[in-house]
Formats: sequence, structure tokens, C-alpha cells
Amino acid sequence: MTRKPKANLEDIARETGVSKMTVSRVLRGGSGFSDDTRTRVLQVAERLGYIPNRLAAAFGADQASTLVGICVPRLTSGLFAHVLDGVDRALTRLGYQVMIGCNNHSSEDEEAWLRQLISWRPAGVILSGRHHSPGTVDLLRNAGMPVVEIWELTTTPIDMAVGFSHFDCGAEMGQFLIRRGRRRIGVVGAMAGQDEMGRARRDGVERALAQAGHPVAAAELLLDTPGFYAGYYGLETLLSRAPGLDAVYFHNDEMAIGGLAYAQARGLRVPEDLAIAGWGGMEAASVLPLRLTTTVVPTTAIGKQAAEGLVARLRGEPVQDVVAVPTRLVPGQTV
Amino acid sequence: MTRKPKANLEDIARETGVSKMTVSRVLRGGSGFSDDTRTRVLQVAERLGYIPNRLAAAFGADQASTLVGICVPRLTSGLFAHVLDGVDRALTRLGYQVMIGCNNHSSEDEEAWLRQLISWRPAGVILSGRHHSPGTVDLLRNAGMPVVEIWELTTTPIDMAVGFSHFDCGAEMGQFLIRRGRRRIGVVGAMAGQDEMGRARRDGVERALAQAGHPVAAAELLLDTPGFYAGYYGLETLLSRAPGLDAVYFHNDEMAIGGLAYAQARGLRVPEDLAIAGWGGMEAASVLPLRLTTTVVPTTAIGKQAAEGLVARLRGEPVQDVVAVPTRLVPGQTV
DNA sequence: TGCCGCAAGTTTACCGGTAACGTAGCCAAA
DNA sequence: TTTGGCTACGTTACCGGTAAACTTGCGGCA
Repeated sequence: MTRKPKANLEDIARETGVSKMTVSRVLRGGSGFSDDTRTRVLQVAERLGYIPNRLAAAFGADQASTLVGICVPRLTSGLFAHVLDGVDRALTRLGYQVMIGCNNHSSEDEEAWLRQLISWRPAGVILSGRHHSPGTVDLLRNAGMPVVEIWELTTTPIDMAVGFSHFDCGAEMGQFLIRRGRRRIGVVGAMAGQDEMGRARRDGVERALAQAGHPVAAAELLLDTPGFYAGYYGLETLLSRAPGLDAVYFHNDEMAIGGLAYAQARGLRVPEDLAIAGWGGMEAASVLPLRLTTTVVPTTAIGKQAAEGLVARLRGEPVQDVVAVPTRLVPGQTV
Repeated sequence: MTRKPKANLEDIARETGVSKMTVSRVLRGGSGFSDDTRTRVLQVAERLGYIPNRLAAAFGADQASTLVGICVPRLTSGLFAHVLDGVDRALTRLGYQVMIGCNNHSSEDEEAWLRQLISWRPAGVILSGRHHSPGTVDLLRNAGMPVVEIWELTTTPIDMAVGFSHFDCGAEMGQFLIRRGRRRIGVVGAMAGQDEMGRARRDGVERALAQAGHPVAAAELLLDTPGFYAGYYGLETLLSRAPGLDAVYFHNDEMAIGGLAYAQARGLRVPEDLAIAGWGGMEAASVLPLRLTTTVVPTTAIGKQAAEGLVARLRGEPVQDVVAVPTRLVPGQTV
């Protein structure tokens, strides 16, 4: 194993007969050299198979990093995968590299990851959610780099924020269920006590229903990660405890689809006997035999805007601190 | 914006009254210092909020990088999300950081990403697939770092490989369909000409069917990314061209579920009129009203093993070059 | 008493790139 | 002829950590 790539600036300089600095300027596309020099340097670089050393660049000139970190609650969620994709595409296009992290809905994990990230002296960081440990906030304030908080909106961002209100998503769906004549409405949640944003949606639906005079009839709060199984068994448990519900609001679409599967397995007619509402807008939701009633979230756009905002700030361009992206309640066939 | 974290080794050294080098040894947990010195150094480091500079460490001692790159074909695929999760968990636990990339099923994109990655002088890299551009192979050979090729198995890895045979997946499902009495079998593919591994599965099923004397009756090869919609419309197109099929093998589970939705929308009985087979083993497949017949792939395990193999090699431990992970054909209710 | 060996440090020399600054050569305007 | 400005470079210092070599103090032992 021959560590260390063969060529560095000095090798090119020696071979070309100019100084290191001239080579550096040519390769970074600056100015202060003749066309002839440029051509010769590029030829030699090509011939020696030169690969720049960003480690040295970022280290020496301590503002030149092109590294951006992004931390999401779970990597296996389809929604966050799209956020990640939006971030990655935008940053790649702009010449940045992406370091990922997963906080498992835990502030401590987030802080631990952030500490590792900062040890690489990145150009900026994208976090999910608006609740962070005091240590995290401290680290970020001292690091003095752009920070974008995504997913859940906050009006007082550490630096910038791109997202929407989970509470409003829940409230809107609650009002919708009421308008459609539902009165005995249940809720199936997941990751009890861990997912702040899922809780915000439940709070939203609770508030809306209470205000309409038909408070939540029953709630089943699972500890599991929100998946199809959890939705299936969550609804089973909920209905066994509270038969006669006429609607259920699920933590997300995956669980709602699982719930739908259970309802059908039990011979319940959807939406006549039971209405089912999800959240998130996963693609599967719209090709089911029954199109799911859900709230569509612009995942990729959030990632893209977070990345672009971060880079704009790095470049000193004017940036909007808080960007609210619109979510859309899509009435399907399950309510 | 106050770039640059406050404290470095020298600050701690000055404050503690020892040399930089002693501080370095204490913080990295070496030896050659008294307990008293250790305690004082740690206290001062804590007080000054010291955060190590991995940039400097990796730069100065060019084997100290804890950066690992992983490149997958698509970030939005549920399967790769699980691979990524497996990689991330394992590497985080082992003290490494993860840089991601997405090659969009294109060798050029992969090479471009790899070039960026190498400019960070990473400790190792994980790539998907076994087909790479000559430039990629060159870069990897010169970089002299561990390389793991995942997902599609190869017997001649650049360095290491963890995966399975896509061809065999297809062949196994082909034989299964034949055993279940299917004779007019169609195929719906996606990402025509781009996804080598999807093609390998199609090749596998074709071979199996041909050997059984009932070659593929019709194939619809879409250009789209493999999702629910593509499955829905892919089956529609296929059946309009080749009515009377009694089974269809889909590119993956998402498409199979889309196809299932179409079949039900058309009033086709599954599996009586039409059998549907998927590939991948997404969770949704097993809670549908009809459990999907599919091949389950150990995604997370692949990521985990790739990461652990890479680190083992970095540590100079003995490693198995080629690890074949088992896939499992799960007979559901759709065949 | 003198020597040895070890623990506990210190000193020095880098790593590869970039910023800041220096300078030689040339041309044009004064 | 001098001066000033510009182009096209060269030189130096430095970033923060680490490896390796070197030093110092001290206890043990012949």
C-alpha cells in the first residue's frame, strides 16, 4: 500500500521550472501568470496525475474548506433520504463535499457528531430540528460558521432556517377531518418522547380537534420507529382499546399505509367505516388502490434551499434567515 | 463571524506549563506523562473548550485520516438508504466520519466524486457496483487505500468486495415462477442502459426462463427511475403490448407494488390471473393486503460488513477479500 | 561513587498549500 | 531620464499536529 499520491505542487513546480506559488495560482485559476506558463503547468499536472490536497489547502488557509456537514434524525426514512438528495445535488454542483450524520432523534448523538464534524473545520453545517443541546448551540456559536436548521421551522434560528411548522400540519389535518364530518378521531404516534416533530404534529391535531369541540378520542403512542409494521399493529392496538373510532391520524405515511393494510385485513371499509390520514407524502401513498389522504412535504426542495442558502452565506451574498416552505394537504380517498 | 476555534494545542500547553507534544500525547491517550500532568492537561483542555483539529492531524501525519467515503447509485432508494445506515452506524462507532456521494448510475459521476474525495486524502472508500471507469480504477490503485466494492459481487475486486449476485437473484426468481406453473412471463425494467445491476437481474431471469423452455414473453424497459409510478405505468404498457401474461418480474419492490396497484385497478386477480414478483425486500412489501413475493437483500448487513472490513484492513487485521452475503427469496402471496 | 536505565518530558523538523509581500523587467507618461 | 504602474512571477512564513530524536532527573545497583 503506497500511501501518498505521487505528485504535489512542488513536483509540478520543479518539472515546469516555476515556483510552487505559480503552480498554485494556475491550478486555482487565479491570475498573475502568462498563457505559456499556464499551459506548461497544466500539462505537467496532467502528466503527473496531480490531485490537489484539500487537507493542506483547508489547513493552511483556514477559510478554504469545501466541506459541509448534514445531520438527519434517521437515514432510513424516505423523507430524509430526499432531503439528503437535495442537499447532495446542490452542494456537489457548487463544489462542496458532504459529510453525513445521523442523530437518532437524540440531542446527545447530534452533539457528539457535531464535535467530530467541527474537528474537520467544515465550511458550514445543516442540522434537522430546532431543539439542540446547550453544548451543541455553544459549539455552533463558537465555530463561527453558517448553520442551517431544517425541517422544523423556528423563528429564532441559530443562523438560518428552512422548514415548515409541524404543528400546523397536524392542525390543518385535524380541521380537515372535522370538516369531513369525523368526530371520534384517534391518533397513532411513534418514537414516543423522542421525535419532537412528530409530537408537534400530534399537538397540532389535538389543538384543532379540541377547538372544534371533538377532542382526540384515543391515542396510541408507540415506542417503535415509524414503519409499516408499527402502523399495522399500532392501529390494531388502538382499535382494541377504542373501538368505534371514525378516523385515525398517523405519525407518517408509512404507518398510515400499514394501518390501511390492517383496516382492510379486518374488513373495515375505508373511508366509510374508518378514515385514515397520513403525513409526509411518500410516493407509494398516491398509487395505492386508495390514494392516501396526507400532507405532502417538499423534501428535496428543503435540502436544496438549505444548501444554497448556506453557500450564499459563505459567499457573503444576502440571505433570507428564515425560509418557510409550503406543505400541501392532499385529500386522497381515505378520508 | 469569528472563524477559528479558540484553543489549539499550543494554548493548552502554555496554560498548563508543558510542551505542545506532551499535550498531544495526553489527548491522544498515549504514554510518557505523569498522572498529574494528564489531569492538568485535561482540565485545561476542557476549560478552553478545545476541539482537536483533524485537518492538521491528517495533514501532518499522512495516515491518520478518519474519513471514509461511500458512493451509492441513488440516495433516494430505500435499499441504499439502509446500506448507508449500516455503513454510518458501523463507522461512527469505530470513530470514523462518512463522506457521501451519489453516482446516478454513471461511471463519470463516480469518477468525478472520487476525485473530490481523494483530494481529502481519506482512509478508505466504499463504492457500489463492480463496473468502474478506467480512470476510477487508476485513481484507486494509486491512492493506495482500502477499497470495498459493495452490492454487486465480483470475484476480482480492486481490493475487497461485499455483495451478492444480481444475476442469481433473477435466475432464482425465474426458476421459482416456472415451478409455480407460470409460462408466459413478462419483465418490467427501469433505468434502461444505466443500471448494470438491474440488467444483471433481468439477464438472470431471462436465462432461467430460456433454460426452462419458456423464454421471456415480453419485456418493457423504462427509462424512468424505478418507483411506484413507473411500476404502475410500466405494467400498463407491458400488458397493452402483451396481453395474456401470467407473471411479471419487476425491477424492484417499489415498481412491483406499483404494478400490483395497476393490476388491482384493472380488476386482475393476483395471483390467479397474474403473478407479480419484486426484488429488494422493502418493508412495505410484507404488510400489503397481499404479501409481495420478492427477494430480500440484507442491505444493512452489507453496509456494516463493508465498513467493518474496511476498518479491519486499515488496522492491518486479516480480512476476507470477497464476502458473499445471502439473499433470500420470500414466497409471498402474489405468485 | 559512578554508571545505567527508565520515566517524563522537550525540541526540532516536517506535512502541502496559501497569504502576504517582495522584486525584476518592461513600457508609457511626465 | 525619471517615475510610476503593471505583469509575472519568486520568497517566506505559517497553519496545528505528529514522529522522531534528544534531554533531564532520579532511583537502583555494582
